[in-house]
Amino acid sequence: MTTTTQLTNVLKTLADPTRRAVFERIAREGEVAATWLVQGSKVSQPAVSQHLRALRDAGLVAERREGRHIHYRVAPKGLGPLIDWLGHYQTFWQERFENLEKLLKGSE
Amino acid sequence: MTTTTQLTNVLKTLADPTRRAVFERIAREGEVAATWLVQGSKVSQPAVSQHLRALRDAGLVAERREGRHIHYRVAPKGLGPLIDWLGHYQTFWQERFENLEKLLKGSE
DNA sequence: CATTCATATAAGCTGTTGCTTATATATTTT
DNA sequence: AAAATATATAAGCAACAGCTTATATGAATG
Repeated sequence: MTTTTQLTNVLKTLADPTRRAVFERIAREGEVAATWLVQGSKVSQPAVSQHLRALRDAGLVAERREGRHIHYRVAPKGLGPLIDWLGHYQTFWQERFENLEKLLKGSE
Repeated sequence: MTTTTQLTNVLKTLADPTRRAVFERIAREGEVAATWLVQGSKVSQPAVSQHLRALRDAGLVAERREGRHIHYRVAPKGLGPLIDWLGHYQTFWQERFENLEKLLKGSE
């Protein structure tokens, strides 16, 4: 089950554009070292580090240490609270949902 | 098309638990007058008013004036930016998505 | 083991957010 | 039009969020 607090956390965490951009890069690139995320970010290394902590605390990313690098990847369950919550509003976005469904079915 | 700003707005707006509770009540009850939302809220009338403004600005609710009451209802397109964005992460929540799909198909 | 590289933490500053009380604006009722 | 009801706005405040610079930790390398 998903708690209100978890949902709030996920929403707050994704609401910041800089942090969301970090998340999106991780999602796109599969597994990324923090250094690489700092490169190509507008903000400083500590800022990125803080965002990564927030993403991890929200359950949105997981980390794997390899030597002195830490690789981040998206945590599959992280978006769960958001998905679940949206489930309650099916009726309101049914049309868009159907588009999404097509996408998922791989009908190009 | 959905802009980053719109998505940020929707996320920020829903991230506050009090405001999200207001949104959820509107969703559940269909069409609600602001007064009614104030009744049964922990916060003051101005606070509710401010939350309603935020929800409207984010495109999440629409209003209809009737006499001196203003009735709020969920705006169908409001969650669009969020749905669209999640579409990019299909692969990460495919399992949950399938549950959702069942729900939508009305298979109880 | 001293240095370099990768990441995290600390401290402080600034802007934003959500709330309050007080007051203003609309609309209806008497 | 005066009073009552419904909502919005203004102003101020306390808490928080995100950034910075400076420094600490942790791991690899010479």
